[in-house]
Amino acid sequence: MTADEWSVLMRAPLFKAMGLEITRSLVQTRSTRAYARGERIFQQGDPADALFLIIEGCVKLYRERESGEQVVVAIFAAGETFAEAAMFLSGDYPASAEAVSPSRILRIDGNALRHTILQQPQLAFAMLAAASLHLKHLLEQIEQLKVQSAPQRIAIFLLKQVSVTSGPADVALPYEKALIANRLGMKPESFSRAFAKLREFGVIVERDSVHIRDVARLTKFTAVSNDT
Amino acid sequence: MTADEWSVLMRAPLFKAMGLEITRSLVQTRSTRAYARGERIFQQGDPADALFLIIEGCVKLYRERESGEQVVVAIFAAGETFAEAAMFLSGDYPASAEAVSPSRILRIDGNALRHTILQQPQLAFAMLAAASLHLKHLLEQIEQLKVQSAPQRIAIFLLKQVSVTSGPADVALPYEKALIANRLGMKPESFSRAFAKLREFGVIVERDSVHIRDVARLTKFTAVSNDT
DNA sequence: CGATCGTTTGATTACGTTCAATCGTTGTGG
DNA sequence: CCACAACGATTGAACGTAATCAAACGATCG
Repeated sequence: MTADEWSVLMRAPLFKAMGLEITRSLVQTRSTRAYARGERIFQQGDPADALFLIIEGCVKLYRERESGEQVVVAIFAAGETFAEAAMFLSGDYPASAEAVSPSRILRIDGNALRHTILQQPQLAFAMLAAASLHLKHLLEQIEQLKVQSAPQRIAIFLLKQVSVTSGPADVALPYEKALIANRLGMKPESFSRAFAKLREFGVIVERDSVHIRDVARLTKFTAVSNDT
Repeated sequence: MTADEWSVLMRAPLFKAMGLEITRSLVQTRSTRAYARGERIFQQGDPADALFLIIEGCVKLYRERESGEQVVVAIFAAGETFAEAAMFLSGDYPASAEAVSPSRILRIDGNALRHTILQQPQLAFAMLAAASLHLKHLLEQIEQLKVQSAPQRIAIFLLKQVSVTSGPADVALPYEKALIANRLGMKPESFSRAFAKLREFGVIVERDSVHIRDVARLTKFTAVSNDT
């Protein structure tokens, strides 16, 4: 692993909580692997025996239906860990993971991790915090699916990519629109139309870059029940 | 606590994993409390300092919107624990909890629990397993909201209450239909209509008891994309 | 007995899907 | 180098599902 990779690694909350020494003991030379765009990392139903950290690139987590349809549940970016908790249950991944862009991904072996937790129990707190954060995000997603319209969900997605709280902002869409659409629970056609509706709220789309005229105005739109 | 209460307690996976001794150390005489129907257990945004086990009754977990609207995210029954993971994150409950029926609920103090985990690290595995199970359920719920129709979601809900895999079955609806509707992400009116549509698949509703003519047939209905 | 609450039913509207065609960009092979 | 496929994105028209507004129904409780 390069120094750059290590710096990404140690910025992740889970490994920061572990400390440098423990992290080093869990990370072997052959721990990181490159994945091509579209390559699968694990499949729903596989025995869950590891957790992952994205060094570079991004990963979609999705459920596979019998029909072959994919339902995207989360999209993770560089610096984020995923699949932390699955290994502690029955032992099967409840979803599949696939690289959305060319990625470098670190794999932490489950057995080694469990062993380390027994020796360093405070590590369990970091694991539980990570799981708790994912729970919170899923709660938010469920809330959005249940009560927010398609344009509102898009607005929320955009605002999450923005750091400022008011005034203008520019956002670069991080991946294909069809993927974002799936993640937000709508068809690509609906996504396109819903996005167009945001024009009246000062959102200008051009290619994969989005300009928001006033972040505060868009934020306000996400809160109203009657979107007009 | 009565012997009955102890037996419920020790059947819960989390406490079974703890063992009798540790459980006893965490459970004080004044640990259980009765809640009236509609009484709140904790509120979204409150400092998360405890986890709960339902000895008797049931509890809804919901997000509160600024508008005052409630979005039900999960409903727990007797024997189940909830809010295990929240205390390990920032420290605020990401949702509110309220007793749906008169309930007896056991409260486990967060600080005591954290202390115990440090002494008995294998307890962390049980906590992580509990969190993992909730994660899985939320994933399933998201999938359902995204790709299943209202009648299908109702069918799935009914089938979860049933033990047999084929043939006829009877289900007693465990709480108000409006609550189930909210949990499934629809309005009470839509719930009523969607339920009526299930008649053609051998589902007969009468008051709060439901008769399923053939469980296998209804299961098949939940899998199809074109519901006819 | 009348009030209230939960549920159902009816009519209408709004939203997102579906199917289909088009457009623009990218990339490839002749 | 250009032509043409291939893909992602957009647009259009028709459809279906669930939401909304409103009323009626039935059971329960005071």
